[in-house]
Amino acid sequence: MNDLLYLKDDQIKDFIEQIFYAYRETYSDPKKILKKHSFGTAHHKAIHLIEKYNGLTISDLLSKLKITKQSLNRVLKDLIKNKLIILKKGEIDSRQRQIFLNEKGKKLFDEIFMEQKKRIYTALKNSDSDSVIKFKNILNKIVNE
Amino acid sequence: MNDLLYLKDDQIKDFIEQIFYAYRETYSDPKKILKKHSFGTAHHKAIHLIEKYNGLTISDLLSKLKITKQSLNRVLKDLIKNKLIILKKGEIDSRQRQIFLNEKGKKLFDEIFMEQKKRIYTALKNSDSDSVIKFKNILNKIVNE
DNA sequence: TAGATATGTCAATATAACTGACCTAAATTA
DNA sequence: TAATTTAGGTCAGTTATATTGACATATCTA
Repeated sequence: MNDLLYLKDDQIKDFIEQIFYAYRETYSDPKKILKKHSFGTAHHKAIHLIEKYNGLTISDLLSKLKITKQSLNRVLKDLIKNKLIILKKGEIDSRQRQIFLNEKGKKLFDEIFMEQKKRIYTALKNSDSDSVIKFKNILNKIVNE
Repeated sequence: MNDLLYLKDDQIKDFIEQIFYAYRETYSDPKKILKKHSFGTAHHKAIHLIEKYNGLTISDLLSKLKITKQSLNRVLKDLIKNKLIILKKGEIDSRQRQIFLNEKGKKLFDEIFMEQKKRIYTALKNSDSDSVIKFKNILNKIVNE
């Protein structure tokens, strides 16, 4: 199993630990901004994905977040109530709802992202593009099994 | 801000999304095993760190987990009740408690880790050592601001 | 000895998830 | 067209993990 000398259990343990810290810190940075609007990380993740995948459906969002529709519903209700997002009937399939950030939502996203991107930007800006590509590739491999 | 062509906002958004997925998937893999013992991810993280930093103190663990002592206490009580860990008075400072996995704890750790390491191992085994080093470096930079 | 530190504990609350049940509207299929 | 499936919404109760605040004890340090 450990024929790859650079892949010992201790190093894998370290990656597991560091992935936890990286996630936690990345999503902690904008918590003050979120709190100011009475939102939490669940709202943040929804806003992030709605911005990134403009017009995605409820089921798209569910499969990205991997939470139940009841959980997502609470979050989306809050965002609708605060006029950050709107739901439109699906153009092809009108059972579906497509989700969009409105202007207020885009502003909040920008505010959150400005804060959150600092950590990633700082970590990457002094790295060569080859490192960034390799980082991205391994991260993708971890996500996709 | 975007003078580095390979560091556009869209790519940073992607990293933010992928770090979330990487964390979630990495810590989801052993959930069945944990559930079998009526534990959750909070217990898992504690076991992981206690194994990795054998003999660490309560305050060491608190600063790694960044939770309150009341939260940690619930977790440690469960682990003690199930005879997975023992606390010993600190050798130098007897106000401190040093935490150790006992044999049962080590067995559970192994079971969890066996499951959790698969994803990381599979992702890294086909990468050259240079990629792994670069991945590690950027991950560390993200964690350490 | 006085104060600071490390840990433990009680109680109440918040956040974000879960399960299970049931509903409507719209699309698909027999 | 009628039956079934799919997409989404909602009610209710529960669980996991965290929080704040208060207070207690033992031990170390000045």
